[in-house]
Amino acid sequence: MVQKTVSSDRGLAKRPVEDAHAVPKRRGRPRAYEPDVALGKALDLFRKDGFAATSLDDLSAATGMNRPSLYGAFGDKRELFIKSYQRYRADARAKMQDVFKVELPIRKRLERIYAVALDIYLSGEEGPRGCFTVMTAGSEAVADPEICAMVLDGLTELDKAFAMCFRAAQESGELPASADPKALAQLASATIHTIAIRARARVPRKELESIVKSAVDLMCGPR
Amino acid sequence: MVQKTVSSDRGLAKRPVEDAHAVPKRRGRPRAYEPDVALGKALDLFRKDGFAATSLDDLSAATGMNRPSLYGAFGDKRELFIKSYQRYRADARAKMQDVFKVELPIRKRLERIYAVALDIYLSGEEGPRGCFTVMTAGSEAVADPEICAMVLDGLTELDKAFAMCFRAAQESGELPASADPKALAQLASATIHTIAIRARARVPRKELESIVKSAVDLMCGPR
DNA sequence: TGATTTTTGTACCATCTCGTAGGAAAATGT
DNA sequence: ACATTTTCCTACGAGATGGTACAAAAATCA
Repeated sequence: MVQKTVSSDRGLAKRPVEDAHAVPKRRGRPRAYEPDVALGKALDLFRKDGFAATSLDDLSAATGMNRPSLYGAFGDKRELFIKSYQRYRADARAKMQDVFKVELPIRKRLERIYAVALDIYLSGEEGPRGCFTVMTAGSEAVADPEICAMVLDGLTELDKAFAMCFRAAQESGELPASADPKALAQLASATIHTIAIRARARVPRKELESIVKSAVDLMCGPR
Repeated sequence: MVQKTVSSDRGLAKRPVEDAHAVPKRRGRPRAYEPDVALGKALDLFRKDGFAATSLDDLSAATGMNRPSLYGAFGDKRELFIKSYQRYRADARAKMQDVFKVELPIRKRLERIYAVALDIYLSGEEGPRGCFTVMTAGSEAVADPEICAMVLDGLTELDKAFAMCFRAAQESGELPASADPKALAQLASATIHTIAIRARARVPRKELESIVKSAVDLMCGPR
């Protein structure tokens, strides 16, 4: 008996809220992996090859977890995919939210947003990974209603975020009252989509940046 | 002996150019399928599920050809995929070229182009099939250089076609001399890409048409 | 110490996957 | 009629795939 014997309040059925960081002190054999980093590795694989072309063996090798552990932790392949996608969305949101929050002139704001997006889409050791939402729309979305709904949600979340930016710019007088924030937002999203796709086709960053520049000019006026 | 006995010039090694329609009069057992329709069926499948999720059994069932025949006619799965993609491009070009050719006011022209595109993307009995170029960019493109090159070619072909339209409109005075045809073309392509993706996520046609309308307004002036 | 709980890891299963071998079938040529 | 050519089609094989059973391992609890 090495560690403390404190009886503790380990209710198991109703922990306060999820003890946050305070080491949970689980009962059985400790996990040999960190679920978060494992999920990250799985996400990397799915982004690189897509759902169908990624095998459980690949996932097992990448995460360092053997098949049954993978199963126990995340459920079957489809569930793991869904969790990976949710993780992707959470990550992207985290990287974007300060940019969307900070008050900046609309032009600067868009430029920063696209810069972050390009970082996300061009990352990847074995080729640019693109936008997971766009990729998933292309493959699993039509056949799987649940995944389809998630993808749709991802698309509209982006639309709304952009619309907010343009509305703010309009209210502050940066954009004319005649501007249509929703239409501009859809165009801003379209620009996101086109650079995501082109990134996968290995169009160099310079060119993508030039596309972004033209688009921003058209949306905010050529200034 | 029913048909003609004409010795003929069936050189086999150097037929004039490919006798065109004149029944070739092959030597062995006749084919039980028409390569063109079989390729069309294969394309349908690939568009629906993507390369990795489409098995040779699926392809065999859809085309009515058994595996070895499929092989003999089109090569292995990857070659069949590539031929399917080329066929897709040829089909799309055929549907588009009259629209791109006919002289029309830029606005009408764009509207027609997008209408055709929507027809292509929304077709499919088991869900909208989207744009094959976009889907392939998302999945196979990064890993396979040859496929990547084809996809890139598909993207730039569209860019160029749009650029031609805008240049023509500029020369005819429909667009101001200050307009940037290349930038507008990239935006027009972006709009194609965004509706292709959204179509896969089952966004209804009405909504896609509204996106197109806003985009056209922004490109040609709100008129 | 021994019971309990949880995770690990090997080994396995049934199925599917791509691809091919090899003979039967159906046409033409002589 | 018989050889030749081309295609069809059954059957198979080697390997991959998703998923699971089960015993050993490693922790806590009493």
